[in-house]
Amino acid sequence: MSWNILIGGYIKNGDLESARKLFDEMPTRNVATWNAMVAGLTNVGLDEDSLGFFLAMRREGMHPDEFGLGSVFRCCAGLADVVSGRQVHAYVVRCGMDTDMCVGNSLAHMYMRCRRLAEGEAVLHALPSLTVVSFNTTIAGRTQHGDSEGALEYFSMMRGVGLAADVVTFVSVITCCSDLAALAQGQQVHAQVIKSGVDKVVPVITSLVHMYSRCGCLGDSERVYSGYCGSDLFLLSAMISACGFHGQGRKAVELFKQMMNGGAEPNEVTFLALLYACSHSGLKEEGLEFFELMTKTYGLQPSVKHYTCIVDLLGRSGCLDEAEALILSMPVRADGIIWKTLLSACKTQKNFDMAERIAERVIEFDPQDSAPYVLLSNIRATSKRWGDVSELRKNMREKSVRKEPGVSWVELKGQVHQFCTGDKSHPRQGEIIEYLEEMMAKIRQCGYAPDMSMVFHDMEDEEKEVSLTHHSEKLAIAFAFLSLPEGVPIRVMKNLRVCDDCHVAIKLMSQVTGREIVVRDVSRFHHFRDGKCSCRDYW
DNA sequence: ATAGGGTTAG
Repeated sequence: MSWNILIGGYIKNGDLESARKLFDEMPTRNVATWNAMVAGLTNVGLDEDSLGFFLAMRREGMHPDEFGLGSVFRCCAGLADVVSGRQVHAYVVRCGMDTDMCVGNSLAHMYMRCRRLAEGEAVLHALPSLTVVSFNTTIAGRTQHGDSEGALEYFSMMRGVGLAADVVTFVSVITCCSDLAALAQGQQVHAQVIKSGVDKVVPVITSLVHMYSRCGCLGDSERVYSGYCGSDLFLLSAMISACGFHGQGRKAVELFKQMMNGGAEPNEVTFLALLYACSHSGLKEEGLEFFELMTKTYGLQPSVKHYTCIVDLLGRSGCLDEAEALILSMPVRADGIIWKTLLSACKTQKNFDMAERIAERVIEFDPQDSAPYVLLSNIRATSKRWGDVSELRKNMREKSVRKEPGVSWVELKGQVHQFCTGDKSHPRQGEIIEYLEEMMAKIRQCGYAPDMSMVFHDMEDEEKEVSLTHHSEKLAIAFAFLSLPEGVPIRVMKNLRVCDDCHVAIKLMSQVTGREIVVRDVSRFHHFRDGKCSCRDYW
């Protein structure tokens, strides 16, 4: 019997060979022996081997019990292998173990990981009772499928039935708040975390660092981070990523160096966060050095995501040919995103010929993506090639490619106010437009000229100007100015990238009002203050 | 011996 424990110990220490050897040499293997192998392998992430052992166990006529079943569902979840998962589910039902809490919860988790949310929830509802774990499974499952609002509903349901949140609940709920950039909610949960006495738990701190960063409060991320004295790779990567997200590349580099001096081993994620921070802060040389460090010194294999960071870094620094050569020569397969990154760089660098060429590649990867069309339209409009602009639009119409609508939102007293471009539905619409028109007049005196190339649809210049004024981010900012007390920074979120014209306008708005304006883009934060932006026009 | 959670390009 102690052999089973020995097997578990070997696997835990990464000594798979000894574990296997022992397993093969044992005179008798009972269910617990098999369980130890299956559980041990999935615990160290070797899900395929784990599943293999489970299947071999069945072939030998062993009847897996609830312990082994829990593990095998975890490994199907890891592999996102719903086919095997369903087969084991059928077995579980046959032997009546589907009402076991642990089996049921891991089964539900497996379905959710395989994107079968409804099936997972059905399993949970069939259980004899709902526990914290069941709620946590649903909350995390919903967040991972982009339904953080639904996840938060489950969180309040959970409190409604009198169940107390535990560490896992907190981490999941804080992650929901990051997704929704719901600062007020996040702060409330942080307060509950402190009250429950789990504010020193590392995953909790990690999720808080991430949440504050995504909500635009880098200072709070740093405060939470500095409350922890040890060294943890997840936490450090989260903090580096937070710095990068806010254009604080130097800080990110400092953190990374401290970490290396402390002897910690960075992994792929750490490097991704670091490279991202470098590219978004214009730290070209550093970024390239870190890329080399990653591959040469640490022997890590860069993924297409790492290459995308480097392409971004080179592109933003004006080395477009080098960036293209890298995509063509890298050992991993290029995707549409990496070409799109190069395309954006062509636009920023005003290399219009190259942009036309690269756009074709992007369209090949995803013909329904409107981004390359919109970008080309802006570029052609900049050179006043109106005929080419309308041809492009015709092309889009024929392929029924639709431009994703811009949406911006502001949180006010815990309520979210949302604005679409050209939106006229807000109750304070009249005031908002009036405010914007006055503001536009003021910033014109500081040199603002509307950038008509940012208008996507064909219309008269005067109309174009109005249409620019009604961009969702401008509407949201105007509403915030009208609603927030003097001196409070304005925080706006947007689903797409901030438009070029809005970026110029917001800089000047921060100058003439003396107000700090923070805009969260689809990829980063822009802190506008005194006519400047933290992205240094480098986004 | 068994269940749920943290960082990740555009």
